[in-house]
Amino acid sequence: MRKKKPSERKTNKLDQSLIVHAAIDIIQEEGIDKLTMRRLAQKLNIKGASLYWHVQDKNELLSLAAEEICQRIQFPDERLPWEEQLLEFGRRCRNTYLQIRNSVHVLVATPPITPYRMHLIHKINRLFELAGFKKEDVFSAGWMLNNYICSFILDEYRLADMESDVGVPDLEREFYFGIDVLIKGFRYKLQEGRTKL
Amino acid sequence: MRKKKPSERKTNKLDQSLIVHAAIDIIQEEGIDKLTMRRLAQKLNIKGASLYWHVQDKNELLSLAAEEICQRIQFPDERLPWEEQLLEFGRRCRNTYLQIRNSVHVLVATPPITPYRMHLIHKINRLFELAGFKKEDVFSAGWMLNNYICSFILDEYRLADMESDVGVPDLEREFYFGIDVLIKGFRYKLQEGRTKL
DNA sequence: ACCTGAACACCGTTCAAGT
DNA sequence: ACCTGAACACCGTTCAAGT
Repeated sequence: MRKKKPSERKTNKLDQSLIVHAAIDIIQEEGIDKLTMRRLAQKLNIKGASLYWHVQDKNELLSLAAEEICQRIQFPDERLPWEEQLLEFGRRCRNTYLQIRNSVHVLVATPPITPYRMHLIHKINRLFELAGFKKEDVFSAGWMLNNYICSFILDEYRLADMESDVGVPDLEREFYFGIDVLIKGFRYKLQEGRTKL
Repeated sequence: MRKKKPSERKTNKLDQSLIVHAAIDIIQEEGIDKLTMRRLAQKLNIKGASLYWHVQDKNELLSLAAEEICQRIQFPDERLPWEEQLLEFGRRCRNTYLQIRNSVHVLVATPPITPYRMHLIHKINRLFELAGFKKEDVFSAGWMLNNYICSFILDEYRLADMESDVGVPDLEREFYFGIDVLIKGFRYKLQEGRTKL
């Protein structure tokens, strides 16, 4: 995307937002493999090559989509105890990731360097800092949490497809089991750090 | 792959193993994106189309590679306490995943339905059963462990690339921090289950 | 039994040319 | 300012044809 003069920016923003939403729709309904520049253009009644006026390349498109998806995740009330914030954050992530089917595929395919995604990371880090984690562990803990949530939901997409097998577990229960394992593990680490002092 | 008479099997097995090893070499040295049927054929001094005599399609090739990779992971001594088995298992996974660079990309791209991979899953499940986990939690715990290890190593590949930033953390330490969080979280769940009885 | 050339139906991306 | 047709350099895969 070339830079725009302020006067152009509004319509352009609308165009980009339109494109991004169309892309998310395709991902949601047909899966990420089906999101091709030509298919997306078709949905917008233009030709594939035209997209490159609005967007630098497919990577930028995916990054915009990822940012859009994350913006639906509100960070919980920071006055709650950190355990409850974590639980609530997990719940909210899962909600939007399930609401926008296959959205996690977009997140793992793009680097978390867009504004709102970085904001969420910052909030999580602050949560662990305030909880009392050592500097080095703050990063690890946030990383673990994000990886747990994303990889769980990715598997949840797959398992939800094949409901044929009776052996499909209660995925909601499984999810919170894992969140709780993390919380209890983190709490242990916190106490371990304290008793050392 | 069509079925082979026993007399043919030996040479064929060798061919397939040759192909799979060449594929792993490409993944290791050039990344999984560079593994194309044509590039692989080139490395074997044949043409792309020829590969389809030895292998059904690219998916089968990746599954064979995944199985090959997993066979390098030995399950630890089962007489150790379950915490130590888990720690050792994590260490061994990380070793082979780092030794064969980008191997985790192969694992996450293929379903874990080949013999040795299922064997490893079975071993992990048995570990959690013997440790005293409830039936439903055995599955969740093994799942968490695998997802943690894989997503960590995937990020480790990326971070190890950009050593430019001084901010790259001590990845070995980070890894065992996470394993320990899981172990301590699991232990809590175990006690929780016991006190309820 | 094993390999090949040529083709098919796709990709992402570029770019001169249109309006 | 925005869109297009045509092309480029790729994919995975198939298949008749060679040896």
